[in-house]
This record gives sequence, structure tokens and C-alpha cells, in this order.
Amino acid sequence: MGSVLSQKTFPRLDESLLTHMPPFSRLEKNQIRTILDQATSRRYEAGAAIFEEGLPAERFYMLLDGYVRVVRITPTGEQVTALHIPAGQLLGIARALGRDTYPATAISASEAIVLSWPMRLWDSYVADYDGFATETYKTVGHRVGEMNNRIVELATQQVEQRVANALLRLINQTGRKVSDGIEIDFPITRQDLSELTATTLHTVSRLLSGWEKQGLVESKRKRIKVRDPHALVVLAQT
DNA sequence: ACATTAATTATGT
DNA sequence: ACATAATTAATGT
Repeated sequence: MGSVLSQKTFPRLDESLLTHMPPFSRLEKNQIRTILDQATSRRYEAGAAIFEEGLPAERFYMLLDGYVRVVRITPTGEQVTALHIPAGQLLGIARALGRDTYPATAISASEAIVLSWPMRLWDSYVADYDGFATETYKTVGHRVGEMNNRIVELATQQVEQRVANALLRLINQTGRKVSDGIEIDFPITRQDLSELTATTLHTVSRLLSGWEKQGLVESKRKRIKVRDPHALVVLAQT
């Protein structure tokens, strides 16, 4: 029975949290219940590290709300953003990649709500729960595809096309439709964009203010809204 | 075609 | 008031 000695101070997690998340969507209610009971929930403020590159991968995570950027640190200390992860996806799934340390650092781009499980449960989840493996490998495949595209971009395209593409990806994956365009719905600085595209924040700043004058884009501090995605697509292909 | 440096201005707590 | 973000110009590779 519910003892006062319980260490869990969190309210009981609701099953509806997971029922619509792809890795769990095919599961029965009671299966989700046991999964939830094994989970720990935590809230991260913007900019907090959820796990760090190179550290032993002790847990895997499910992002319930917010956005996370996956970042790698170069030997010289610069950050390179590999990709952004929207709510509803797993992260820190080193196990699925055959690793026992995290391949990158995960930073919450906005406030984020995260569930996590000890990594030892991974194998039993894969074995026991139908759809868990296939769905997660689907997203893994999608992610490596994205990263491959980015590598090709970095090698072949010029800066203007790169940031145009980066913006397009951001509004596709993490965009929120508003009245006069699509807005990236987490705070993003020019510094962040430059880390995504391997340039400087100055170049990004110039490009953005140029596009703003052409009515292509609108931005306030830490907020970027794309008013004319198609024009960006055109730009990205020239 | 882009980075770097530096100076200036705007914006959020 | 202070720190952080963004712009702008000048100079360098």
C-alpha cells in the first residue's frame, strides 16, 4: 500500500502520456502501466544537460515535452549541433547503437520534461514489447539519414544554402504554424544556427537580416519565424 | 566567398 | 545596472 516512506515524490504518471508515442503506441494499457512504473520523470530547464558525451550510458530517455539538441564538442571546445529532437522521441539510446557510452551530449533547447529508464531494461523492452524495437529503429534510421544529408550539405553547399536548409529542417521537424508563417517553437539564437551550419553567428546574422528585409523571415530575440518557406527552398537549391 | 575582430546597439532580467 | 543577444563595419585569408 502507499507508504509514507515512499521516496517517490512525483504524482503517479498518467498512462495517456505514452499511449501516443510511437515506441509505445502498439502496447496494451497494462504494459504501459508497468513501463511507467519503472520510469523516472524529470524536468530540465532550458540549456541543461540531460546526459553528456562519453559518459557511461546508464539510462535511456523519452522526451515528453520540449525540445532537445544533440551536441558534440570538438577538441577545441566548439559545439556542433548534430540534430534536434522533438517531443515524443527516444534519446540516449546508446544501446540501440551497440554502445555503452553516450555518443553525444543532449541539451534541452527549451524547458523539457523527460522520462528515463535504467539501460538494463532496454533489452527486455525490445524483447517483450511489440513494436518497440521496430519503431525505435525507424527513428534511428531517420536520424542517421538526416545527419548524412547534413554532412553532404556541409561539404558541398555554400553558407547561404546551408542555413536556408537548416531553417527548413527546423520548421519541418519543430515548426509551429502561426498566422503568417511557421515559427520555430523553441528559443534559438544565431549562435545556435551557426553551430548547426558550421559558420559564424555574424554570417547568420547578416543572412537573417537580409532575408528579413525581403520579407522572407521574421525574427525577434531567440525567435525565428519563416514567412515564405518556398522562397527558402528556392534559395537552398541555387 | 567567407572568417575574424572589434565596436555599437538592443533586449531581457 | 548588468549580462546576453544581435547588428554593423572594417579588415583579413
